[in-house]
Amino acid sequence: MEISARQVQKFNTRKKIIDTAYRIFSEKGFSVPTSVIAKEAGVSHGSIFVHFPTLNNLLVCLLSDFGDKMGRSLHILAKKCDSLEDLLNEHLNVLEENEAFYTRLISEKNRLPDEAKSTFAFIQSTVAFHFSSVVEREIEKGTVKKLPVHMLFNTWLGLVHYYLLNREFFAGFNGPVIRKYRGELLSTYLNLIRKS
Amino acid sequence: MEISARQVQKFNTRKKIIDTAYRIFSEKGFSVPTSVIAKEAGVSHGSIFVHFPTLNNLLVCLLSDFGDKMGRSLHILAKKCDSLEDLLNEHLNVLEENEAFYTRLISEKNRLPDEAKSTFAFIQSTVAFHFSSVVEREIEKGTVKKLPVHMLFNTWLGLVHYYLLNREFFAGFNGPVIRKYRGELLSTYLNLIRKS
Amino acid sequence: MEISARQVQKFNTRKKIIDTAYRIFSEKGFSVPTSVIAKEAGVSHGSIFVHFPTLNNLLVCLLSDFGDKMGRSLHILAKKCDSLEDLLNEHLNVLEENEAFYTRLISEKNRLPDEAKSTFAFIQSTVAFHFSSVVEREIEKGTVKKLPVHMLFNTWLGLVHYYLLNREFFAGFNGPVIRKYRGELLSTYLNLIRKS
Amino acid sequence: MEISARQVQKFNTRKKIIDTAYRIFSEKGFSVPTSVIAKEAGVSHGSIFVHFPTLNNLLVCLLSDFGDKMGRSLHILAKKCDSLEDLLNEHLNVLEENEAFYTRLISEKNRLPDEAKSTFAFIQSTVAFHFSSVVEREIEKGTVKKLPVHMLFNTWLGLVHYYLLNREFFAGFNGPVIRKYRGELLSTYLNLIRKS
DNA sequence: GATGAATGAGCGTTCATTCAT
DNA sequence: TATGAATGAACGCTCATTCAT
Repeated sequence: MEISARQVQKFNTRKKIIDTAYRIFSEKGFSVPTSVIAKEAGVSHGSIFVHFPTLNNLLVCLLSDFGDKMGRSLHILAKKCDSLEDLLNEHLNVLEENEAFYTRLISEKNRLPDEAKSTFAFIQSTVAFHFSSVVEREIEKGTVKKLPVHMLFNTWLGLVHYYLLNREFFAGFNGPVIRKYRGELLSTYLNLIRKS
Repeated sequence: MEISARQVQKFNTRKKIIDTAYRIFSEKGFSVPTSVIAKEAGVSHGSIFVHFPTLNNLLVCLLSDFGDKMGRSLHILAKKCDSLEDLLNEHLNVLEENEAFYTRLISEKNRLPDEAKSTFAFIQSTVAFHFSSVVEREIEKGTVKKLPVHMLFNTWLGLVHYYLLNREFFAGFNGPVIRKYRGELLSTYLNLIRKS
Repeated sequence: MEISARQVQKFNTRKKIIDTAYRIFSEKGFSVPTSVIAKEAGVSHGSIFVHFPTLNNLLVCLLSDFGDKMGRSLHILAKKCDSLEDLLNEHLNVLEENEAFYTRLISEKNRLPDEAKSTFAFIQSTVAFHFSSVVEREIEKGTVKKLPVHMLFNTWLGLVHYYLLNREFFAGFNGPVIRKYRGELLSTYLNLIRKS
Repeated sequence: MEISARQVQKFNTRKKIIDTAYRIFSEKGFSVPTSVIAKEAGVSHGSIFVHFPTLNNLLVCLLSDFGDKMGRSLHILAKKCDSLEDLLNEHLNVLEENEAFYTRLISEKNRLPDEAKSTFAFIQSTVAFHFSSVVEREIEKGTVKKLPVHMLFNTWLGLVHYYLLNREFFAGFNGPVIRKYRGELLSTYLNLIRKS
């Protein structure tokens, strides 16, 4: 069908834009001009606005896609995790795979459209959900200190985000942070929350 | 003296610009146009560039001032602190007093001139210095878990920054985060690092 | 083809800008603001920067075009010239056709980007080349005084430029200088360089 | 008298401004900001506008002073000149002493206020006057070709100006042109105008 | 649907000029 | 008279967005 062919083309163009934007934003942050995205994607500048009425809309879609992707990764990986250590390790795996973009997201969140925050919230709540169920079990078992679960979660996320946001302190300008500090992050955190 | 009167006037204008920039940047972030700063400060647009040759220079001066102010506060308050709890409380006091601007700083740090990063580093190293000396003592006394001091510090700062950077989750768009969560932050952190 | 239509339109806009810039710069010199060029050309201010990334680039393109045009004219006309008188006459023809812009070029050369100077040098060397070959022949024939060829050339160019640069002494503010003084310039110069 | 003291001060300030402007404009051309002139002169920016209501007025006064100075030099030197060669040599002496500023004047004349042109005209007419009386004598004596005197003059001035205006071709960016090419200029010109 | 030239509001910065001291 | 901080119009340039093709 002709219609289908068109739709395929449309889908491809849209995908090229999203993928390129993801890559460029990961590398240079969210203030890269749309014209640069278009050029890198190999599509016309106008095409961006055919698919996304405004730049904000592109961002929202991009973030939504990213949230879905992260969500899927987190759900899949979560199944395999029995212990908290496994879960945190898997969480770091997912972050490591998406480190550049995720770091931009938490770094420039305030400059992004409000809808971006729901993406962020969605990702965190997904993590939080799995985190909670595992941690609560461990608290019951007595292996983890009896503290409010959300505080344990915030501490973990705060620690990890601190490393991501200050990569230049830890890993040079563009180096991978998670890979380098995974062990230190995990052991410190586990040590802290465990009864000793 | 005439000279003095002029100097006072000049100083006042400079102060108006710095104070206004501090306020506006606190409220809206560092990408507010210079023309808005000027209008809010009640001076002409050109006046800004009489006092600060470039926007970058204004930012650097502003951040340097801010760093000095924070540094002074931290030094003064640190003297009074014997216990870690006191120290963290005082740290939160200083952050609370400067919450809006400090939050912008840690949030938009990567978009600021490189000199800004040294301001940030200076503030953190000041805190870290006092933190270390107190924590090491507590570790020796056996009241705090024996973990690398820098990791204990990063955990604390990560936790606090997490709350500041995600204020909208915790305290509505512009609400004060530190005041509201001071107790929870402190008790959680102290609980974690103490042997139980 | 669609592509062709677009390219024609683009070319036309570029041409409008170049032509208008050529005219305005001829009339008022090279420090006319880009906004004036745009308004006179009937395009938006931003359009100028779609076609020329910087003002300097516009100038360089304009001068390069002008140099090409002058170069072509000079080459074509030079072929027809056997005698020095013919050659100088043709040189004046070319200058007369481009008098206003050429005068601005020699007048404001030092304020233009360095690339502009190469345009100027290119034009002069083209003239010098033809001049030399003809003059050397005449020197051999004994009809022209035996003086260094480059000095004969500099004298000619100096004389012509003097009239162009001081048009207000000779021809009112915007009058054509070459047309009015062609005979006088030629006869004086030829008289000087010929043995008598 | 107090009034006298004030007048002396006033005169001194004015002189400092004129002298500095002369020096700076010689070095960098006429588009140097007034604030730079003031700083270099060691006076306040406002002082310039106490003595010269507008920048244009400063330029006019400066050029007028320069014209007077050149005029005096030319008159004094002219007295000593019997032969044309002497006269041209003295003309070059005067130009050499004022080469930098004179070159700026003939180079940027069109960007200067209209009154500047009268300065230029005055200087040239002074030279022309002495030139004419000497040349006419030589024509009568039969040592110089019988051509319109003003054309002989324009040829001379054209040649000299050509060298001054294209110094980068002849003498590197800031080198003295007259000193280097005096002999060549003189011998070429004299050779041309003399019967052979 | 895709194109990319055109748009124009807005940016940081400059600088001759003013004026209270 | 001298000062120099303050002014604001103007500049070159950017970039999200529009629209004729």
